[in-house]
Amino acid sequence: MSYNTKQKDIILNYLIKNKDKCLTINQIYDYLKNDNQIGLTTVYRFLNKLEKDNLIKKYTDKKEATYQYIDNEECKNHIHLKCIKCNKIIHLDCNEANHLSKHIKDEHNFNIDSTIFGICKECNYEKN
Amino acid sequence: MSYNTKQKDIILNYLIKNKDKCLTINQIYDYLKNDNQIGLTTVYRFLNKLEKDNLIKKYTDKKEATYQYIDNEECKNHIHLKCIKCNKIIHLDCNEANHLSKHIKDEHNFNIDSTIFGICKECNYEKN
DNA sequence: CTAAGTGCAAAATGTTTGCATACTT
DNA sequence: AAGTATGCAAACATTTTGCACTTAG
Repeated sequence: MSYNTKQKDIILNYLIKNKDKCLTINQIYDYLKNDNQIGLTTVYRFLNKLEKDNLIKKYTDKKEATYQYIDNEECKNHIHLKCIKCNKIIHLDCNEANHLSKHIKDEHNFNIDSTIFGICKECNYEKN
Repeated sequence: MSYNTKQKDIILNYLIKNKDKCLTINQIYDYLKNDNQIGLTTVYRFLNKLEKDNLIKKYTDKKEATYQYIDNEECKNHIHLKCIKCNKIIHLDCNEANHLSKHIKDEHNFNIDSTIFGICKECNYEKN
């Protein structure tokens, strides 16, 4: 049904190592192509598969999509903040935020996504 | 500095008339091209300008961007929910949500965007 | 008359697909 | 050996740009 290949191992390991970041296809490709034989198509195809399998989350808030490894056990009980400038991911262990998700679901019948977008502290100071 | 043209009037009026929706470029273009002489490039260019002027909000959560007229007076004090399936916009006059924005800003140093993404009631029932 | 706007065609960008080859099992 | 994965080149989709022409002020 699915074979293990060198390319897949390399890609997944790189994503896991950078699970606190949000990487573009080209960041992944550029990093990996030097030492290994990896084609851009393979990166696209495998990342799409990982997303279907729910191992990574794909963000399309930029022209270039970004990808992040998600540890489903760790992440299922909190929301994330994603900075639209630097692509940083903040795992927000915050009762008020979790409460809001539930409130919006229960009272407003809307299932909010586990990631909320905005601008982080550092990027806000830079103002550019 | 800026001229008024028939095309601009048509586009802005159409956006205002549909301010509770979120429209793609092609929805706007398809609707307008029949009765009027409007090119796709003009729609792109004018919408980019309106966004810079802060009269509309551009969403890039889909491959095709969506655009929505924003009444800054009405909307500055509440957050929005955008359904990623049907593109509907919900203006959420909700104290808990407003409180959370402030909390995340004050306690977590993160400025969340005024729109939170998710799946609305109707699309959730459909499950497809 | 001049500056700004328009719209076509072409370019640019990000992503997907067809297909021949190579690799896993 | 059979089925899957790879990677190049080509196709595709969305958005932007160059340029000659038109329009508003």
